Amino acid sequence: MSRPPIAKEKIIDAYASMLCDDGERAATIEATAAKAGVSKGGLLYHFASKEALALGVIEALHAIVKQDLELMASAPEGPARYFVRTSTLVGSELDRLFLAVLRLAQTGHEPSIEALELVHSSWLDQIRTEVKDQYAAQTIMLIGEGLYYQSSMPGPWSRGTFGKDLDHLLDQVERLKNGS
Amino acid sequence: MSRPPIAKEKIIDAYASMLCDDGERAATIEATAAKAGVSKGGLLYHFASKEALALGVIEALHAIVKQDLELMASAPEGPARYFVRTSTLVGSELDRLFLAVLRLAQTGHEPSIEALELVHSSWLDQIRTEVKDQYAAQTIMLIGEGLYYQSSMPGPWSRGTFGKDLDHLLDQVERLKNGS
DNA sequence: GTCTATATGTGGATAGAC
DNA sequence: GTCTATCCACATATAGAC
Repeated sequence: MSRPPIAKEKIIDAYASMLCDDGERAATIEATAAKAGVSKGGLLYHFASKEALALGVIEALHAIVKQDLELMASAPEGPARYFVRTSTLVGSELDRLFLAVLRLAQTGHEPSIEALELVHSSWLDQIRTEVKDQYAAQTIMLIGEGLYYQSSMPGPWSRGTFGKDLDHLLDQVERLKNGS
Repeated sequence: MSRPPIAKEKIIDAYASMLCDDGERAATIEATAAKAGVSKGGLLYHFASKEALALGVIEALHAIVKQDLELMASAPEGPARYFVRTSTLVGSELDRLFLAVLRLAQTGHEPSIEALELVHSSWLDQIRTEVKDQYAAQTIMLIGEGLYYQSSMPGPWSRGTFGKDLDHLLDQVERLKNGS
């Protein structure tokens, strides 16, 4: 577990990337295998079916979210600012895995839906340790999720819109935190 | 144009619904035809290809957004509140068409990406007529888009999370509008 | 562990009857 | 305008060689 085969990781990564960039339909076993540099049969040795592949991505998401929650809890700037700031970090491994599972969830894939609900709750719980007003906390979550929505889009207004405006956005968050 | 064939509307509606609920892969011509109550050949008479079907959904989105912008401009509560409030109206025709085009955009479909950029700009422009601080305006857009993100998810925390908390959310928006 | 070959199903699109 | 029948391409998954 601590040293998983390299091939498995490369396959997960390729599948997640294709889900994000091209959608669920384009993320076929064949295309994933090609991107990971293995054959179809080679992929199916590690993941016996497409469903197994999806579950592999979910597992990888949970692992990295667990790390992120620890960083979030101990962030000097506080969980809320940490959450919003890191929501703009498109292209990170967490970002890619999250969006990949989101794509699966959007097809009605139950395990993915449950995974995202769990992740959402975990983040909200962390924010509420800092932001006592539950409505302010929910609004901050919405801002972060709005950023994810934008990062899930190709095109100019998704990647980097908030690059240099991030400070201003964080000011808005500060106002929500401190306000009544 | 003012009286389009009933079949065409039913087909557009069926395709949009399937895109939202089941994703782009499940929204096949065959499944769309079945849901619309016509045969595959019957559908292909009205829309010669899947691409034509996608363009039909985009056209329908632009038509309904145009209506919405007029309502938004003349809303007594102001564009910002109107935008956030109506972002929670999952299941409306605008909502379904918007999410349908979003699904297409997420596959890299260029016409859909361009359509969403146009819609996004239109809404932001409206909000900025009321909210002069551009960062507050952007933050309000993020909240609305966070709501869309949530509404794009199946499961309990998407549909109706903000049903009775909407007033509190609108209070947060009010603070963003007036503050700074 | 990784490959090729193949069986089976399904999607997109055309042709042509009604 | 709507249908059925059909062709072709491709996706999933299995079998079995190396």
